[in-house]
Amino acid sequence: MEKLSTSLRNKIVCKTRFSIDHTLKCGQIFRYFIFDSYYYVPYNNSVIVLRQNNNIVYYEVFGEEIEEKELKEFLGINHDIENINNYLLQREGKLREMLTFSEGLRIVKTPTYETLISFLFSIKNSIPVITKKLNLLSEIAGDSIIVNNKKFYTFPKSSRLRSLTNKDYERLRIGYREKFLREFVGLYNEEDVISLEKKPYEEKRKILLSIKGVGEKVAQCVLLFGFSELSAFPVDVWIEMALWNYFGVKGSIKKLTEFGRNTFGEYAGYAQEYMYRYIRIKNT
DNA sequence: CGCCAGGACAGCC
DNA sequence: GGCTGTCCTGGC
Repeated sequence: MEKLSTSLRNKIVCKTRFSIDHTLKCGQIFRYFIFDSYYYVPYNNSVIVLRQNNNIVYYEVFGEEIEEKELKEFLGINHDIENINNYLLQREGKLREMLTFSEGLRIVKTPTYETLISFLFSIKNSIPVITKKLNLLSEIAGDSIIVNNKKFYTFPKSSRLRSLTNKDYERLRIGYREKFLREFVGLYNEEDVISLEKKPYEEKRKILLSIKGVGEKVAQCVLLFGFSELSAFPVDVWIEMALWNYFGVKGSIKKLTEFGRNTFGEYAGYAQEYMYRYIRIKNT
């Protein structure tokens, strides 16, 4: 068992600070599993097994193959983090402590469709509940992949979600979020998303906000994690608290979102995640 | 038992 | 535009 890290077939040598743990545990990703310091992460039609030793990330992909370039994008390893951090510190020195606290955290890039549904589930729910519901949904409608005698499920494709039965929905028990899911699944069209990718931030935001169940916060999450719009700045209750505690700012979610984007600029999303992880851990 | 959680929305002004 | 009550479920 101890030898598995070296038996994981591939490795990435990170040139700058990277932390799988910080990256996965800061609320961007809900579905990951940890056994004996190995991280098992369902991603599209695969399960990625990861283990980190200092700046080396060992990994192996089960199921559909994933190119290293895509894996790096998924985990944010491709981001020029030193440049991003310098940019943020120059804009706002108060970030230094939070930034140091979460060194190695990266913003992930997750499939848009899955990201949107995940954050529909997040509406007024705690992370353990979101995770549980998303895992159940995957068990109901995803494909299984077995790794080391453990069974994992991929996130369901849109066609499978469209054919969910009433009984499936009863099992899910997601309350008023059900109508959001049903409507989104019915309207979803992959080509629309692909054409959206190229459009500017504000256009994407407007379209996301037109989806039922997507308000400012969820839209910012999809922009940040799904579309890699690193200037997006999701404001939840924690960020609201952080902005008040550390910056003395109060206001509506919309105003706070604007404040964050104006204050932290092009990489506001990173400032948000640093703040988020910091205040959550300091307050629990 | 009561309360509220990593929000959105309609209805109101 | 901002403010308020309501919405399902799970967990404490």
